[in-house]
Amino acid sequence: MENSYTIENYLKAIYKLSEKTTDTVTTNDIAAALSTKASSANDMIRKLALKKYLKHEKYRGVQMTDKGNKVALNVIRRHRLWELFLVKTLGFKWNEVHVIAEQMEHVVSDDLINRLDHFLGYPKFDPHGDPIPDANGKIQKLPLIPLEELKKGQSGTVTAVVDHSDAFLKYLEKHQLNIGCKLKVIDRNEYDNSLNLSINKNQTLHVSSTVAANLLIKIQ
Amino acid sequence: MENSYTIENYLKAIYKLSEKTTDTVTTNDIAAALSTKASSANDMIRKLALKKYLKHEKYRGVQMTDKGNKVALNVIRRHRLWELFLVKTLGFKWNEVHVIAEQMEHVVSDDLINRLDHFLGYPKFDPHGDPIPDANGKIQKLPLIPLEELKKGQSGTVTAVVDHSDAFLKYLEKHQLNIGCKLKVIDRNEYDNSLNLSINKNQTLHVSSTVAANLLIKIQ
DNA sequence: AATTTATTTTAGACTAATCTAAATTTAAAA
DNA sequence: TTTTAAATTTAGATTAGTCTAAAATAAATT
Repeated sequence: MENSYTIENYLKAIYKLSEKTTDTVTTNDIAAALSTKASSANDMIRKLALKKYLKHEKYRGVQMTDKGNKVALNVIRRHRLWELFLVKTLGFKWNEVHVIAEQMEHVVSDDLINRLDHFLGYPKFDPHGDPIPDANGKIQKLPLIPLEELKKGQSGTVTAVVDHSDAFLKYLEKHQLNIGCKLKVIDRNEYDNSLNLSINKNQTLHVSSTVAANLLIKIQ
Repeated sequence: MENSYTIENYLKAIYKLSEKTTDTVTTNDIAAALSTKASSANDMIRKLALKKYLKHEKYRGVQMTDKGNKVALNVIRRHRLWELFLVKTLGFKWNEVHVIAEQMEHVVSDDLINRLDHFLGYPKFDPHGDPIPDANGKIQKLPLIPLEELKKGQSGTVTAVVDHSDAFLKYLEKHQLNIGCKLKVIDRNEYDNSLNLSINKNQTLHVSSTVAANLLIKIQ
């Protein structure tokens, strides 16, 4: 019933790759996601398929099974709860927590995680705005739109980020662009796809298309 | 600079065995402490000696070096801080936390542990009364005496336990014998070495020599 | 002091996860 | 449609940690 640290990492990564595509996930994608070689990924794919976490058709890629999704969602639940704990309780900045949570997500105890969940007030989202699966593996998927797709005049709330890197998160801090901010697109520059925004109705900001692609917005 | 999970466990175990004896720690003791075979322990001893965590004289046992102690104390620090967190913050009973803390102690981040330490108020002792090493590896060693060695009429404070087992900790809860209790030895039964105690001056309790051997007392 | 017993060490094998290099299969281009 | 390129799989080796069984050493007993 126990999975190795490595198996948990593979299933989490494959789950996330599956989220991004409708068709099967490839060996190369998996290898890239885990910074390993295709042959290593292939070995693990065979093992995971044997354990019924994946369906694997040779040369055709893989698909998660329900059993696999369950494990992956549990790892993601642990990761995101710990991330929130690190930010909310220990005062880390949201760009500092990923590496630590990567380790903590492998501490196995349902009792622990459910108590942590309770302690944090049964949160629905982590500090990056990503949804936290509940104890049954249910995950709340909001219909979020990248800021770059908003039309002139449209407004919404910053709800999550795509890029979790230090650099991006520092940029957001610097410009006071936090999760929860209300935005409105004042103008679109069609030449470079940059945007003029109003933030919380009291300031304006000009952002590049790169930034706009990495902010996910909830439309009211 | 990073040690494997296994190396950390060996160093922690060997440190604890060293605490209990003045002479060298034997291969068999180490194997027993880690529920493994002497040959496995021997392999690891060679590796740890190579890394200068231990001094090893063939057939003569091992001794921790300063370098080894430093690693061990850091693991112990992490373990005990997490144990306290689990009890104080998440509401676990002190007999439920060991297995979880065994996993959490291997999460490596000085920043994390120092923030946790701060969050918990720089505690000096874990829920079992064991001292928590500070960030520099300094550990406060109180002169504690097993209850069984107290003479008739002597009194003191329950400060720590030797046995960390569920069974013992449940016994203590049942009889309201907590860390911090004031005790006085009313009488000693020389036949079976059991003791009659007064607890907090408001109740009495008869305890066996087994119980008395597992309670550590600070004398005023 | 010689022999038995217990402990420690070595030798050789196994598993999980990884790698390189070669072979196979699929997809793309000519 | 044949050839080339890319992706995937297999084969064989490596490393960390573990094991069993046998050999070497130390300690205990006669």
